[in-house]
Amino acid sequence: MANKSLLPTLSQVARVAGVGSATVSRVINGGERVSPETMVHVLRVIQKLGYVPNQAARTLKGHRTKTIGLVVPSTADPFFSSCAEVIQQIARANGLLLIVTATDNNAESEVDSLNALIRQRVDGMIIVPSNARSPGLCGLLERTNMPMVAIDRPIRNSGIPSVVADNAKGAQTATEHLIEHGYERIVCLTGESNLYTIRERMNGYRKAMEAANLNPVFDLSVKDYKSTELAIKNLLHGSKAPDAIFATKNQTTIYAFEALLKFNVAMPRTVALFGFDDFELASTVRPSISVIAQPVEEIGRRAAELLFAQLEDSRNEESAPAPKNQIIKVKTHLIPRSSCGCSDPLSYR
Amino acid sequence: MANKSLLPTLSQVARVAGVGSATVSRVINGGERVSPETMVHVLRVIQKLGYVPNQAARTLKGHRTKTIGLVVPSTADPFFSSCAEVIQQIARANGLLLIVTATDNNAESEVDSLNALIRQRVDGMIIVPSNARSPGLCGLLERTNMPMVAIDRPIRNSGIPSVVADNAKGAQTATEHLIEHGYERIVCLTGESNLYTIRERMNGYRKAMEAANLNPVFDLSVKDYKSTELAIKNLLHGSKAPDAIFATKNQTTIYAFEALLKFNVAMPRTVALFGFDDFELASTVRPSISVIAQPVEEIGRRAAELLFAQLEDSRNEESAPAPKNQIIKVKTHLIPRSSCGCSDPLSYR
DNA sequence: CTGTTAGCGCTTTCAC
DNA sequence: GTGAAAGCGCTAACAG
Repeated sequence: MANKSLLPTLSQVARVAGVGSATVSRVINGGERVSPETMVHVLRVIQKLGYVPNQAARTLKGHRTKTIGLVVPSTADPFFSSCAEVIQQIARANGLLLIVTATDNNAESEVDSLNALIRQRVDGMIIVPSNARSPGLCGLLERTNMPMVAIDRPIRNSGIPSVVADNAKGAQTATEHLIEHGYERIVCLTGESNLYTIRERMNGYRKAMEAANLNPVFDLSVKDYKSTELAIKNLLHGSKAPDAIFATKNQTTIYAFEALLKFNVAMPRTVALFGFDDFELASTVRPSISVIAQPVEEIGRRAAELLFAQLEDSRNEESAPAPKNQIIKVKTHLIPRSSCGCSDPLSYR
Repeated sequence: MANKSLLPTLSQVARVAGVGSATVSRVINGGERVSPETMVHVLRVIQKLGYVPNQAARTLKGHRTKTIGLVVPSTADPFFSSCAEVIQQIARANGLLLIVTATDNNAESEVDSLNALIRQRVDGMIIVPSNARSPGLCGLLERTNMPMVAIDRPIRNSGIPSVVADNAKGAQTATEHLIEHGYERIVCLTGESNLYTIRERMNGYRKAMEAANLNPVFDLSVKDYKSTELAIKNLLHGSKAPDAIFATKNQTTIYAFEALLKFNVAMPRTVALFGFDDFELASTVRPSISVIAQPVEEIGRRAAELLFAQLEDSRNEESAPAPKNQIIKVKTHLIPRSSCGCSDPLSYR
């Protein structure tokens, strides 16, 4: 048999239709300079044979692949899967195929993913770098001018534009909000303090605390539910038990919430809770959880825009390389619910 | 410049290394029949030039692309993104690239997705068919022998193996459980009753009700939160208000829960709630929500296994086409929590 | 062990 | 409007 899945080739179509292969090519590319009759006839043959162009052959001719890559830590994480969803939609609307790969925040799989995408000759990529100066990434950047945009976390000194939430500002706002409520012993609960986003949020928290002459207290021991429960138990039994907890990410907020529930700690009366990142049931649990929300849709959209701009540039014969060093910070916003002490008569749907 | 992203080609590597292109090819394919010195030398040049093989050229030579496709309704849905995560891991472990596309349960985008994947010449695909006899899909199946596996929903009369949860059995078990609790006016709340999974769950519910000589009552009006709230309001104010609600999917369960909370209906005292599909916070909300859980990991794994088996087959010169018509039903399991009337002292973490 | 060479399926001049 | 023909980067014989 001719080829592995019996898919007909362009020249087979040409032969059956009794035309030259160039004509078929013109037809599948929009039909410029093809007579209407030929067009119709060829289309019919294509239909009958079930012909689907071979992307590999097109790519080989040196043209763009109409494919972009998205590299995220995990596709199961709600934040990243929402980003992926948004980007997928934009890509499709622009006739691009999106290939998503996951890194688990692991520099090694990141390199693997990157290479897989380069082998595919994607036209560009959007990436959540595992590390601010990701070794594999930087090495790669030196030898290619692949259009690229970072999201969620910037890549330093790379000339790669990035779109991130204003994490520090968001965390600061959250902390200030807690302070306004009158809480004084606010602890910042977190894990993965090596990640850019987490560090920024810690900074924002610290800034607000210091500005209020309060003592910032960090507990960096969060890894999973168990460690969170332990951390909270220790905090509650410590000499200066906190009256509020600021959790730096989604999952941490949930773990903390569950632990507080388990220990029968009244929220917000005994301990208030404030989270970073909104999640579907934050408004449904009791008490509902106040959070800083990131504009996921906007992040995805702006990243896509930046990438498309680069794609344009590289098409226009390396003309103006466009201002690239920009790092766009998008605004977060505070969603007051019950866990911080705000009553929220309106927020419930 | 030679090619769009300045990526060197195999023959450039060969020239720089002072060897023939075949040698470079052998090196990047494992180095069979290449002297250690040549090997090392070529690898060094590859490294220096930052050479990455062009997948398109390889594909064009007619070999497998080492790429598989996954077509799901949405990548934001927790159930499907979990499946995607599992499959992604398995694919990577087997050196395959996974391309995920979304259909929004829309037959048209399904055809688009399918075509995009075929253009990429994926070696095979795993698909959640938008429709049991998806027109685009069936047409496509007639003219290709693309290795394929369906998950979540089977494709009828197609010879395509599928891996689905035993939805009917699960729903039946859930309903029986409610009946054992003594509930008698159990209504099945749902939307999208055209989907295979939903219909199966409705059937299971009906079967259990009829076996107990109870009257099955369906409310198919669920579309979004608003419609759910309305449905519940009507049910509560109806002549025979239900004493239990069986929700046929994740999102419906959540909406129902929120509406019941809003109306201050005591769960499970006044109305019990039981959902199909587990979700992260089902155990955290109060009352915690009892559900039927699907073995996501198993579904992903078995689908991958089935696909790999087909990939093997098609490599071994179309030998034994393997028994294909199978439809594997995996067991669901019941997670008793509070919303059905079970107290769950142990389940809370 | 290594180099030469003929395409894979397509796009794209360039004539007609 | 249309066809012939030259590659794109790579692999797989086939010689050496």
